[in-house]
Amino acid sequence: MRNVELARCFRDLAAYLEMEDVPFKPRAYEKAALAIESYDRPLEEVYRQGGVKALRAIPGIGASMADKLEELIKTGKCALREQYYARMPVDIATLTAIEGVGPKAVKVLHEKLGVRTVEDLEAAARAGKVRSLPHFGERSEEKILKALAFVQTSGARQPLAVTLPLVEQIAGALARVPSVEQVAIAGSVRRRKETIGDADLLAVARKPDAVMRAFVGLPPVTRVLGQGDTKSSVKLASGLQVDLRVVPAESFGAALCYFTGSKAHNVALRQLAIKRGYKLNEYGLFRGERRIAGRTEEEIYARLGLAYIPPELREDQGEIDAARAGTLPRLIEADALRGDLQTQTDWTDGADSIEEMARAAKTLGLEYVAITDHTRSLAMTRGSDEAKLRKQMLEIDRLNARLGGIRVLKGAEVNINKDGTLDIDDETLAALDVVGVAVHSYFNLPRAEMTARIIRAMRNPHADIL
DNA sequence: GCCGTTTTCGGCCCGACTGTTTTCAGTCG
Ligand SMILES: Nc1nc2c(ncn2[C@H]2C[C@H](O)[C@@H](COP(=O)(O)OP(=O)(O)OP(=O)(O)O)O2)c(=O)[nH]1
Ligand SMILES: [Mg+2]
Ligand SMILES: [Mg+2]
Repeated sequence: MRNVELARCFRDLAAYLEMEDVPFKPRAYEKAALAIESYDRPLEEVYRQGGVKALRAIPGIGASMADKLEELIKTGKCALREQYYARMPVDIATLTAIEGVGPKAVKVLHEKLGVRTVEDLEAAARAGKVRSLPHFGERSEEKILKALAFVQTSGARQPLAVTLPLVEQIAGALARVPSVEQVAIAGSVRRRKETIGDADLLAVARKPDAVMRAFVGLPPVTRVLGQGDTKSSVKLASGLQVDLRVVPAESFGAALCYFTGSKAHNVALRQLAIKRGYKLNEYGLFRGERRIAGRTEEEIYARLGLAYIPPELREDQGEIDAARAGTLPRLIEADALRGDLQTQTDWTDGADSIEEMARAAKTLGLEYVAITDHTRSLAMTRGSDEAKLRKQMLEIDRLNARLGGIRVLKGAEVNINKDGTLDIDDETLAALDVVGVAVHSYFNLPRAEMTARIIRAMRNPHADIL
């Protein structure tokens, strides 16, 4: 059973327990579900190698849950979940995935109307049967119907690269709204997660209500999920949900910390604050009534006795202990990049000259840049042959003599022929500083032939990079 | 149900928005 399926079972249990108003256990199962989902190894494998004991070692998993995981892995079933399902046979995961529908709503819908699936719910709402239920009304029935229409368009997480440009555009539009002093991207986008559920934006503004009006009126907004003075949520035409919080400047750091998350990181930070006699929320770090930090994230972490934790690490995976002990890892930042070993110029299919590329690399703060134009069998790029490469090497020598602060390396992106030989002779390759080799043709060779081809290319003593 | 450099028992993050509610529960961030 895959981790997502194990997590799903625990989520179901959390929802069932929530229905019954069981205290604390729902949180425990939800926390465990999250831990399982984001665990970097299949739990089946963990169990195979270390048994129940190894499962128990995962934070958030104790004796009871480890036993349930063992049961799930061995039998594919969980007796407790089956028991709950027998009592209330509902598609709890899909139903609670509907915006605004939680365990308590599912309970009423099932008990009073026999709703088991999303289709049942849609039929009941259309028939106007939902409005007369206890704790429901005309408006909530309407809300459910609207949310149902969006079940298809939302849901799936999107790659960061897809979401980031959209988010930056919205953030830019917000920054131009009058009275807005500051806009920040928060949430999983700021933590640079690989996939993004929704976008979270933070703003500092003197007139929050005007900002909220502008926000919900932005062109790409197709639906307003909620709108208040400090928090609003919308959906864009693309299906992306965007949440906006507006806070005063003295709370900016605390709010950025809160809204950046992750949730697990927030809970752990807040627990630490309690232990130190403080209270932490999105408005600041408080001792009694007095705010002792809040304007910047740095002062929040400092007053909690922690080193500043970069957003990318805020997942409650040990970073708080490391920050306390001063043993946080140094992240690889953009400025750690020393050089670029693959570039093309106007000698082949690139747009700029060698000198322009060198100057651009220098501006980027690089120490070196390799010029690696394509080689002859890529005819459409006017790929280099030996003579052209020799000529280019001379030009690079002259350029290096002239330019300071950047070293231009002589290179090539050499074609791997069908048989694994290279399309530039060894003598010329030997004169280059860096040789990349790449397949640009015959992409569909049988696996064995392709492998032999690549290995032969790599065996060329001048090949540095595949 | 989980957890622990102050605890193996007694705590468990904190607040915004909505709708139905007569004072707050449910859902969500
Ligand atoms: N303290 C606290 N903060 C929360 C809670 N839920 C969410 N947050 C904070 C931390 C989250 O990173 C932030 C944004 O919430 P989201 O639901 O958008 O989560 P996030 O962006 O981390 O992931 P996503 O990619 O949207 O699924 O709000 C909570 O229950 N308690
Ligand atoms: Mg988000
Ligand atoms: Mg969000």
